[in-house]
Amino acid sequence: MTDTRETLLDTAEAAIRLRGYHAVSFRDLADELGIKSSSVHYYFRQKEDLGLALVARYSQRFFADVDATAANAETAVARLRAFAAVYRNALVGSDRICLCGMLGSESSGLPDALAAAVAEFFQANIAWLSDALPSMLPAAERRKRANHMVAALQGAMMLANSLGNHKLFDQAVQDMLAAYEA
Amino acid sequence: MTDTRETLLDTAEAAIRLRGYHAVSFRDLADELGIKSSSVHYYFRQKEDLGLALVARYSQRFFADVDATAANAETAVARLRAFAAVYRNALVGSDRICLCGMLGSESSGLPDALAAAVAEFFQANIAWLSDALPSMLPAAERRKRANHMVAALQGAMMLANSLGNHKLFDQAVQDMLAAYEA
DNA sequence: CAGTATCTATCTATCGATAGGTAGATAGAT
DNA sequence: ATCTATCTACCTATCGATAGATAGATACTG
Repeated sequence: MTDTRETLLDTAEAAIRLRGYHAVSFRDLADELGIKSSSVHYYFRQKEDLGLALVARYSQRFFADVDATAANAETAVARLRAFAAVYRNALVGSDRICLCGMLGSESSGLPDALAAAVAEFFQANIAWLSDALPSMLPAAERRKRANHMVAALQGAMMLANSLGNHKLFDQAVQDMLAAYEA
Repeated sequence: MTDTRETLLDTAEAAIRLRGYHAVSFRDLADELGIKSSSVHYYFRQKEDLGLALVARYSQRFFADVDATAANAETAVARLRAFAAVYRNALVGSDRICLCGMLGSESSGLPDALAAAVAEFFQANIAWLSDALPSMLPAAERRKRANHMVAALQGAMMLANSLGNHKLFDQAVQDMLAAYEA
């Protein structure tokens, strides 16, 4: 027997990454699971709670995935490639943009706590990349480049998705990393 | 007496760029103008019509602005700087991301025609930049770089907005153009 | 073991608010 | 008289959310 709560999170994540937070209702999710919307409220009292749980799980999985993928990476460029690969899987594996990319755009229309959780995800992205960049670079420079990488990845995801062209994302990543290649 | 239709477009654009398409209702707009929601329907039969008018006006203004700003630009880098400046004004002047950046994220949740109009805006962005890039570069290379620039600008907008840090956008633009500086 | 209390997961039924949308009246301008 | 712009009034559908019932599992108690 599958865990209803987890299935609910799966369904909500897929729906929100596709259509956005405000375009997904408790009834949508309930219908897809064959339960009633009140049962969704049993697991998540408010929509905000669902959103927070979603971002928490997404972030946790994301960094677990990143760390696993980058585990054997010994060079800076290998670490960056690993990071980008996780982004790529999110896009290509589901034909959807990043959960936090979607919520980040809608940021100002979300409950404060949810917008803050999304911002934290981005900050953690930036921190990870700052750490992964060649250590000979000054910290400020690494941070700046990390900012740009997150921006480039998120933007490329959105654009590739809107234009229905995943290759655009791959090329953007390739060029982004070209500067670090041996 | 101000044109109600235009004021309606202004209000809708501001609201959608802030909170997203599905988080903005005809009543929101009507209330802000001090009219009834049925009067909004007088100008735009369906919400989709409002969205389409919004993207059309946004796109028109955007390229008029870009062309005006780039009119005296003689070098490639000056043209690129002009293009980026128009993006910057959109962000900094209103504390909001690009209309099409928002709608592009929500793309799959929008009426098909609206999603298509947004994609067209991006294609036009890419075409403009392809043209503006140094003519010595092969067309395919120019196109690829144009893709990345649009992605980088959109991503930087979203990230800067989510993190409440406009400087992030400015630095991203500066670095993006560094490769072309004299 | 029997009985009872509690917990889990769902349901039915409903709430007030709001969504997008429509019909038809009306007042003022051309 | 017609056109323009607005209104009142309403509709159906859906929103997020709540209350209370219920059936079944689990755990405690004597």
